[in-house]
Amino acid sequence: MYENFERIPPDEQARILESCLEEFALHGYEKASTNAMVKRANIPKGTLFFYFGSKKDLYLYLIDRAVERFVAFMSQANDELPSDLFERLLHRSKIRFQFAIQEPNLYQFFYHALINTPESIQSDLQSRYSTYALASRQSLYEGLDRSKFKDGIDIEQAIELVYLVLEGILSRYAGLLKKIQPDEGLQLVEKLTDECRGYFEILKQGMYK
Amino acid sequence: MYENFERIPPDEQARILESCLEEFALHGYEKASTNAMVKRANIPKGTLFFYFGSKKDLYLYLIDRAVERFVAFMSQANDELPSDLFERLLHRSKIRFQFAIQEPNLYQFFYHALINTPESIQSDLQSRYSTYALASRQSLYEGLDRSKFKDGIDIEQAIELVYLVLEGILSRYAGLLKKIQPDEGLQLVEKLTDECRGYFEILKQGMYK
DNA sequence: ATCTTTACTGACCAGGTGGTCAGTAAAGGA
DNA sequence: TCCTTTACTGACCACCTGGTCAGTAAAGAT
Repeated sequence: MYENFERIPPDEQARILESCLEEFALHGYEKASTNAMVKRANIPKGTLFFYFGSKKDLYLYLIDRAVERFVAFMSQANDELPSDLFERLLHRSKIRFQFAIQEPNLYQFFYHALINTPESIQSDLQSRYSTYALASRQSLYEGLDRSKFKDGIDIEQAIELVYLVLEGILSRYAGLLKKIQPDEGLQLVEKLTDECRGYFEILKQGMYK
Repeated sequence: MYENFERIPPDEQARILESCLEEFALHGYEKASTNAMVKRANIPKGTLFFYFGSKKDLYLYLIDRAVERFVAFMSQANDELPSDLFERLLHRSKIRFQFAIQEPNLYQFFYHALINTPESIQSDLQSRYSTYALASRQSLYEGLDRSKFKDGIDIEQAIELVYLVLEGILSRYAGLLKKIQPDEGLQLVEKLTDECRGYFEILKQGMYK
């Protein structure tokens, strides 16, 4: 499928992929222009389609590469697995925040992929994400200290609630992440983590004995 | 600005507005096609621009009309204002769910307006929403029973947390709302409300004495 | 030196976009 | 009856889209 592309020098590959990623990250799948991509990458129009066949296949290729990089980055989170649910989620969220700040293009790319994507490629995305999403969930439950929870609490529901809050925070800061200066990055990670901690403190009191 | 349009018979106005609203609701601002609108409404292309001037001005006109209808619908929520934060939010959310189900086009239209809108009209939207959003917030604080909260709790932060959860639930069901059958509507309202109640129960225990 | 294969190119295509404006037809005035 | 004004129309415009494919130039084979 992509053998024409994979035959060219790796640094050339990287340059082209970066250009396309930027364009997709900036505008989402549909509004991203292949014309703009070839201009960014400084390659002829025909070459892009010679390498990737179609806009859709280019996009899916980028998704695969991006998921690889995201998974690799997030694997840090598995080095240290606190047994407390909130510690665990806080640890993981912090790494996710770092990813969003260190790799804004990649993060924006994912963000658009999840919310601004046409139905025609939703199913392709699903199959690409689902394995990772499942693994992520499972690693959350593994070795979790369930003894701290109140007796009446449905732990799955509780975790769902925490996820809801986390997603909300991230989407609330999505706009800000775009315009962040590199030197403000660490500060923002701390700010986000603190905000989570604040909310978690309330949630903890609702869920723990 | 819109005097050409407002001179024509009201039922004709309504038909045209409905057609345009549908198209915007289905595809969002940018992907919505003025060609599709005139086809839907069965009017000539020139007429649409004779009435509204440009796609953007048509959109802003629709926004204004839609906000009117939304505010009118939500005003029900002010008839009964429980002093308990969670009762109040639950009551309001239920009405909002009803709105989303009874007026799916309008709801989708808003949904797209808030997340899928180009920067070039973000500021126009801001000015249109902000007054309403502020009023909505204020009515939430008015006459609220603050005595139930734990002493250490920052009430603003607590409310922020509840909003985060509410938004999350609504966005999680946004996809489902599109495909709902009219006779399943009430059922879904109950389901959503129950889900909120479940989460609220946990939050309550975290926030209340 | 000639032929063949491969990698690549960019002018071109059909189809879509928001928007325009000379022209028309009907209503109102003199 | 003629003239003006008003409301409206649709063919047309420039521009943009993803995608194609005949042609080219260089490398390799004989």
